[in-house]
Amino acid sequence: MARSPQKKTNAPASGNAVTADLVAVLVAVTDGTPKIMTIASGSALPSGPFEFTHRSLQTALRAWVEAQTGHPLGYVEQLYTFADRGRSGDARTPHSVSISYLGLTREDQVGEGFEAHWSGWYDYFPWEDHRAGTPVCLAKMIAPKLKTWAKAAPSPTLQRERWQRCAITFGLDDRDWNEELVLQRYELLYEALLIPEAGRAHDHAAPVVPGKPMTADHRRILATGIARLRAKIKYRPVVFELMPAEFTLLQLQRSVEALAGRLVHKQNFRRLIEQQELVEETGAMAADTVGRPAKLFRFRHAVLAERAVAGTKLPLSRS
Amino acid sequence: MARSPQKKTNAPASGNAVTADLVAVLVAVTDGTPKIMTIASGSALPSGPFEFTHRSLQTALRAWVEAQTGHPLGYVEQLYTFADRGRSGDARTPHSVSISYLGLTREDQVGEGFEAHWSGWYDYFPWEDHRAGTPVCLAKMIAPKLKTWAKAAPSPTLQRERWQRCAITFGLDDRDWNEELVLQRYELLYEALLIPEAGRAHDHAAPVVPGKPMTADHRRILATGIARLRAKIKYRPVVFELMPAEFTLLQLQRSVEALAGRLVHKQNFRRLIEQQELVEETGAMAADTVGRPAKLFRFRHAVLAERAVAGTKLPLSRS
DNA sequence: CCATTTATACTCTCCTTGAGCATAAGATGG
DNA sequence: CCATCTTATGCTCAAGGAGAGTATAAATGG
Repeated sequence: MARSPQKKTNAPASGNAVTADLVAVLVAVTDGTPKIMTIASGSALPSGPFEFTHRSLQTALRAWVEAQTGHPLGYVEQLYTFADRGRSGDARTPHSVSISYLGLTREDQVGEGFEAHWSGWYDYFPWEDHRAGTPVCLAKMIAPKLKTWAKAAPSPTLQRERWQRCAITFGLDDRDWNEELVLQRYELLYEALLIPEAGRAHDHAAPVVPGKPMTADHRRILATGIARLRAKIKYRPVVFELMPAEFTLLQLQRSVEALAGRLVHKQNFRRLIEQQELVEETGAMAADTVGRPAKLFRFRHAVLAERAVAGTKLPLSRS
Repeated sequence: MARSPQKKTNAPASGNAVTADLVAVLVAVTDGTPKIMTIASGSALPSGPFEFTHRSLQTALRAWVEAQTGHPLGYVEQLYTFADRGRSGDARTPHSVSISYLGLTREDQVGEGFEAHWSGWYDYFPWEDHRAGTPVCLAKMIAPKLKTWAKAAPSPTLQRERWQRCAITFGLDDRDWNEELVLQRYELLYEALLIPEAGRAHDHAAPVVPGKPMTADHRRILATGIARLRAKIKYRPVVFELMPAEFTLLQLQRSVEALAGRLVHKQNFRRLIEQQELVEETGAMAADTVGRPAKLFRFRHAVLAERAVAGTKLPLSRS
């Protein structure tokens, strides 16, 4: 059975050579739409080989993205490393480890002459946007198909368990919608064969759910990134990486809502932001607006030094 | 400048071949002491090459650990992927990507005939245990040395910034201790050259802080694991993976305290556990105890199915 | 002037959380 | 049997935070 692990560590077997590449989930928010950088007509996330000319993965990703966009990348965070066998489909291609990263920027910082585009992330996950209430596709298409799938389980117990999982992750049967379960929802749809990426090699010509598919497991990686970001904005002031230098509180709120996929209570949102001293007034007012003009604010970069865990706990609620 | 990324993805360059291995932070808690599995006399974490005979990294790790310990691994979670150049020191060794995992088990499940041991994790991070108040080594050794380091900064502004960072991450100057900043603290000590792993190629024969060092960046990986676990126990019922089938509420509390490195209010702890219906009485009472005998409880595995995010929010306080 | 839209200031209530008090149920030593 | 020690367990209380609503202010286009 087990060999001594340390021996292997000091002298790596030649059999475990792989290729390593980076996959990036680059996020921007423009006019209340969260976007991600894509290539190949929106069917893939930008990715490239990891070059060991860099000191670390983080540096490699930054260098690569900055070369593409011509602008520094604000916030970078490692997401997950995928290494499932047969990722590429062909068993004979060299095995590859994909290290995925989440990066936050702004759309206007894209360089020229690249084939990269910004695509709205809800194009890939239409069921994730609950800002205007529960999306129709969820109630009309997804829920019924999940129900069918649940009923297809071999035993009544399993049927109940399947449906319970569906109801919890998708907020069905009067349960609350939990916006952080992006990955779980994707994986459930995958398991139920309602996603093109899952392959339709099954009899019942699997009817597929709305949402644009992606190459390989890129949509899974995107789901991981969205989930992470939705969790993060609640306890770290990362939203500001996506904002222009000056903004109104409503713009800030709209960005948060765009990411979270749900609306927040306006007054409570302001209270939270202000009492945490995350922003300061610039003195100027927003121009070209409807209604009463709003004060412009800027992010207080100082808070990052002042506090270890500056919370931007969002008051997430319904309507 | 930038080449098209997708081209590379489809035809990986031969230049980015690396070796991939897994590093595991396997945690158990015995008698109020959090332990980690180590090899090489406690100077390294167990690690081994990733074998592509497995479907995924997760499966590979499970198989490998289960072969070692002879018992199933309860909870497994990916931690971080490290790929810094020169990790192994020698620039000519093949570049390696280390994918680290956190796994939870129990000590009594270790198999026989292996060179693995369980070591107390506070042997590596003595300053992280605040259960009996602020550890002496923090006030007596670490704080003064950090102060010296801060003062060594070139400008007064930088000196102040350095010290502010130190004070925040270590809870100095009457700030609160934040038990989750394990990694930040390790990295700060590393930066201040107070850690043997940082190399002492500096003039002022760097006086080193207490705590057992480890090979390569294993102590950094361990710090990552501890930080992640300390964060996780607050919102997910993962502590139970470390408990025997039946336990008293005090035993459960001691385990949580062991991991968090701080004490919790007993009555509030019980209130939280019970109102969340995480446990149920077995009917039996604990035997061989001092004081009034306590009821035995078992974890309600059903909650994992009932709730998506079962919170075990710990009431973490002082004393 | 009015309706409309957005900004901003307060208020109110419920729930959570930190913290303490009080009592119960065992063991042990005199 | 009693005093004391130790742990278990029940209950109360106050402060703060979060969700939600009311009211008023400042702009715009008819």
